[in-house]
Amino acid sequence: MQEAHPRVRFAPSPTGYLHVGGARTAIFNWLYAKKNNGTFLLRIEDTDKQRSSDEMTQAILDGLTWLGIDWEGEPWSQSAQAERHAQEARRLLEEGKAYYCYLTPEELQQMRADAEAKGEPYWYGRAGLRMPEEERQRREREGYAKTLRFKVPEGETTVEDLVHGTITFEHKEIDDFIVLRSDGSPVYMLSVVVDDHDMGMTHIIRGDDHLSNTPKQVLLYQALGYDVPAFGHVPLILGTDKKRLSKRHGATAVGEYHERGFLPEAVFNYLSLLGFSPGDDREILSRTEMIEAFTPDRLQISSAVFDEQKLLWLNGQYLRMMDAKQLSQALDPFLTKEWKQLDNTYVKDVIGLMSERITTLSEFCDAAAYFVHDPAEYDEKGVRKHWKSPIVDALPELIATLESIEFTDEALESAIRAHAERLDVGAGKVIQPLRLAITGGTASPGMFETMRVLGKETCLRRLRSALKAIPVSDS
RNA sequence: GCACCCAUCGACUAGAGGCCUAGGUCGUCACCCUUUCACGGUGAAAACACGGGUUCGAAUCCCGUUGGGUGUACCA
Repeated sequence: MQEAHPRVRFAPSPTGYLHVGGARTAIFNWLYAKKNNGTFLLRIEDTDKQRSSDEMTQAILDGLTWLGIDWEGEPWSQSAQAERHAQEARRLLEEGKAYYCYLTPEELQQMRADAEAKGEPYWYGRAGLRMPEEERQRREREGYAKTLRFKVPEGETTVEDLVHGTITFEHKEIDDFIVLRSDGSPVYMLSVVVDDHDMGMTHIIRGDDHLSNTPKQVLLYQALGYDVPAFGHVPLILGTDKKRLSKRHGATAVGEYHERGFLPEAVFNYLSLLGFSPGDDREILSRTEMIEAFTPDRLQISSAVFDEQKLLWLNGQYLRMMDAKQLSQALDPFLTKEWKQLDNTYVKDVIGLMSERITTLSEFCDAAAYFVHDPAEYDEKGVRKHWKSPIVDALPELIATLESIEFTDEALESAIRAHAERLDVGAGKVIQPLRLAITGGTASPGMFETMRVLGKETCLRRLRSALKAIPVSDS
């Protein structure tokens, strides 16, 4: 029954932007829901009021939307459920599954310090219950702050993890943990469990960092009389130094990739394949194909290094798969003011020439700068290599010819090739100086197309000023 | 420290005992295409962490070592 319509969620805490690791977790959950005809929900874990903010919540929502991940209904707010969580905690107390601990933070800290001094591991070990009854009562009378701790039962808990398989934890390794703080607020461990139950979650797919805490949560599910959902723990994303991916590794926020001109499809594709593989040799999969291919048992169990090189490549692939219209639409937000003022057809022509020469949208304006400005300077190495007599000496002659022809690819090509032939040199010998004069550099799209798009007037003007500006050297 | 997780080319991965002379992709290198740059094409170098078992046979199963990760909070 559960299998038919699974309910899954992504539960970020709004203490930062949408991290690529979080995005990937969201993607896996989303894929699982789509694949199995289930429901994907969002929950904002905003119980840490100090570090949470509405801006961050919005940024996370924006990031998900950008990636094309949609969720059902309004995002669930964890903090809004605090009273409900506390209620459930009190139920644990009534049922004898939790107890009040009157130890002060100072006393706890002392225990820690003592343990460390003796070189022993710190262990709370039900200290709150070991306190003599009269002392407990005295502290209660005197209004000592008290926390509610979960009484971890004896035994062991086995988790059937969707990606890791069977894992057993012995309860003697688990300390009695706090479920209600001394101010009465619920602690994360409790909140997740109650929320996931209330939201009807059937599968919890989340980061590996929650694996060790899973038995505590399972114990809570059982103590509260809830059905225990299925768990799947996906490995974390690492930086190039194999350490957990963080800001110092470069861009980690999804929004940064957006700004840097990556396409959402490419990022989605890349992230999906980081820790998952369809099992065949496909590297480029559409959303639909990804949904079709997705199954948690093909999820990787070891962590993966985030490799921007491959993302870059994928982005280039997606860029080249777009037609002119799609590309110019995607490019639009990345165009500078001067580009936006240009004639639409002209910009489209330029995009057509540049599309396979860029890998991110943000590169475009710089890479195509000479389509807007006459070169202000000329590539030094290019000058040394290509600006020589007798080719350059013969340029005025070529200019004269160009003046009389129509700027089509064909006409330009035959004029320039004929000119080269007259000089008895390969066409490249003529084309390189032309490129230098017209673009200022040594790399550009095909020269005939470039000149056609630039137009006769611009080309001739640039040729004439190059002739004046660059001194000719003998070969 | 203790507990848990993990370990195939530099990176992402395929591999569920013989199909492995370990496959694909990114990156790297070479060559081809070519007016340059890119794209594209062809090819090359490049890995089963180590040590023991189990088995006729192990990248695949078991144990240990080493290495990495996570958890162990009145953070989430």
